[in-house]
Amino acid sequence: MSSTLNTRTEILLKTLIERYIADGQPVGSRTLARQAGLDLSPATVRNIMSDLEELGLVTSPHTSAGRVPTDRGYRVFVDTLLQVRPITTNEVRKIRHEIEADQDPQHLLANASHLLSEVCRLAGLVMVPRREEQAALRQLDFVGLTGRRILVILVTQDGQVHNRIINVERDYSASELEQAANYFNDAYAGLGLAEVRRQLLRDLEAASSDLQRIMDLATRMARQALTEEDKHDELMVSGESNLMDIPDLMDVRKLRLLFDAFNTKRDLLHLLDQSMRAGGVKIFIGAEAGYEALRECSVVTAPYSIEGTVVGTLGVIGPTRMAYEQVIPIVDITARLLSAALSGPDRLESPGRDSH
Amino acid sequence: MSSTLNTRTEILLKTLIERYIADGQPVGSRTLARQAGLDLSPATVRNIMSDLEELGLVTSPHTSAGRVPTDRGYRVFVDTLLQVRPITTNEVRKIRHEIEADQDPQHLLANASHLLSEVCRLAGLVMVPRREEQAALRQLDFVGLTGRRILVILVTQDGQVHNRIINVERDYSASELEQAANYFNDAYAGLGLAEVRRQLLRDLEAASSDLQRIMDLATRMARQALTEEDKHDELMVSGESNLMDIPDLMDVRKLRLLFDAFNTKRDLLHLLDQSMRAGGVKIFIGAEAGYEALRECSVVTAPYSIEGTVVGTLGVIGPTRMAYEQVIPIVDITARLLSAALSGPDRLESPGRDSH
DNA sequence: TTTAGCACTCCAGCCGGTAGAGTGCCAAGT
DNA sequence: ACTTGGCACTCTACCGGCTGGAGTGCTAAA
Repeated sequence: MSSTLNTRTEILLKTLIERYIADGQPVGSRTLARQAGLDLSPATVRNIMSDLEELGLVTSPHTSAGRVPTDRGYRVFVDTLLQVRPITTNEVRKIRHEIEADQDPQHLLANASHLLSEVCRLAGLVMVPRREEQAALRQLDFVGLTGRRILVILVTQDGQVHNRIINVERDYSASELEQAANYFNDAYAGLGLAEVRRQLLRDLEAASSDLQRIMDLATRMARQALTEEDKHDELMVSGESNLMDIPDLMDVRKLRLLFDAFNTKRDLLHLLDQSMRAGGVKIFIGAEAGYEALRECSVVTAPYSIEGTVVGTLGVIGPTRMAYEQVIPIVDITARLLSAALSGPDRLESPGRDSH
Repeated sequence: MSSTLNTRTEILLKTLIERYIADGQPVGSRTLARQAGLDLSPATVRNIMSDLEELGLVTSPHTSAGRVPTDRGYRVFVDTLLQVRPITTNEVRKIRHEIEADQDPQHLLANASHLLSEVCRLAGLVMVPRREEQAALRQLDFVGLTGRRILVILVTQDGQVHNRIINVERDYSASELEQAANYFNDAYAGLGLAEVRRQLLRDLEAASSDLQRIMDLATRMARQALTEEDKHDELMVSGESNLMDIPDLMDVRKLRLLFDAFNTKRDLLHLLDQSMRAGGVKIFIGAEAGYEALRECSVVTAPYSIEGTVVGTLGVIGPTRMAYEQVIPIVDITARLLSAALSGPDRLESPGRDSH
């Protein structure tokens, strides 16, 4: 249906959307005729607009206003018409400066999110890799607290720290806890968390008698710590308040919907999850994805990776009417630099081969 | 100057504010005369309103509207006229259910904040105790990462976990790290962080020769981890989007100011800090505190404590026109229950029989 | 196929009029 | 000395009508 448009029609659609992105007003035939540089009369432009409207790429807010791009119009625009602005080395330097390689991964992600929101003047998103499955266990520690509570500290290979408090039925001495941790680390360090969990179940039964007690302790503790889901904090959002400066979203009800989406996180996570599979920058426009709260909004995302394997995605969310040609390269480069930083300070550009 | 008001005047001021809080409309003399139950004619009420206006306790949006309380009016109201609604045991149960004693402290605080925002339908605030000074060190751990980075895990007596990645000049083996941690824990566990930092400086010079190497390592690592400020995350805010449903704040610019305040956190922290000193519930009304962003807002706070010593404050922020008689007891009880939960599962507090 | 012309539509802003709510003041009543 | 009814006045919010501007759709001519 929307096979290939006439080049002239394409140019008109492109300039219409550029113009609309620039000042947010419906674009009339006269303005468009002048702007496009095609030496056409307004009347001709009107005819073409009529065609575009039939195709569902533009629409008119009311009988006598100019045209405005529809979601599908934006889709064609970003897919085939848009030419991204090359990023200046200056900007790259700024981003790189903010995302230093030698930081706590948690801070690194937070910084990336904040950076995105600042540079794009929109809300920044970072989906944090859920520690499940992929990450390998590096070390486990047990720390006794008061009142039969034990703090379990779990460090994964990439330097992320998770901790959880569990309850036990009796008091344990510090040396017992240390032995348990030692046993556990000897047995399981280096394995993936999923693997650890699987083996735990097996070993719980086939325990050799002398280690029984300690091993039992360790495994039961670790199992408690591992099984409870840690979906918490999977999504970071920064610079939400930037969205309040945007005329398109001035309506409090729209804002409310958006902010609720930030808080519940579910829909956004689902969206970001989709973008993990495909490599490179991905763009979700308006109601395309089917989320009510994201009507009139677009999400630009890119996956990032550790040591070559994709572990999460980042991006920005803003009004459908955003400066894609600037936002897209920024999201792209941020994802690349973040991947580099997460993969260790040495391997800044060259893809490294890992062992572990 | 505003020494003691006539009782009749007090009643009128009280009902005026109650009425205004209830429906947000300026209150006229006729309505007030009927509502107050004093058997006065509107004309008399008008005279008294005139007096109150002179005292700066009420004001009129324009010549022919009813009266509206000023910040000073609210101040008198909450200080001397307000009678708080007693909390039902049902509510207490709900709050207690949400704030279970045996949880990770971090979750506990987050839950409290979320709870406050839900119950009051406003934004919930929790100031997290900065780990500085007060908390005692329980355990320190070093975990080697790739690329000469070391993860320092620091557990304080109350079960909070802090971690930071530091860079070192050479690679360390796992056993070296373990020795260093052991040495460190033997020497310093149980001391307050401030104390630890002080002793570190001394010990760094007077090192005995055989332990020199290891101790040197441990102290240098710990010092790096301890000195960098961890002001991060001192304030948690929940349910911000509740504020978008409030008619008083429907204006996007006001919202923008507020949300910026949430993000920068500085002013709010300063405010909450003030409330740490005084015991019990404290109320900041509108521009009283001098923060531009908080105009038309009130903050209701209460300090919470661990084992009897105050470590932080929590509360809610909302429009000046809020249901104080409900919010105040909720903030109060939440602070108490949180304190109980933080102080360990055993001492669930004997019912406070104090009335203020 | 493009263009000029024309009638038409719709929005945004402005004006004037009106109803409603509430005040301030004054003079009379208790 | 208070309290009250009465009265004139003021301000807002709302409605309807009017107007100018912008832009379209259609038609007929180039």
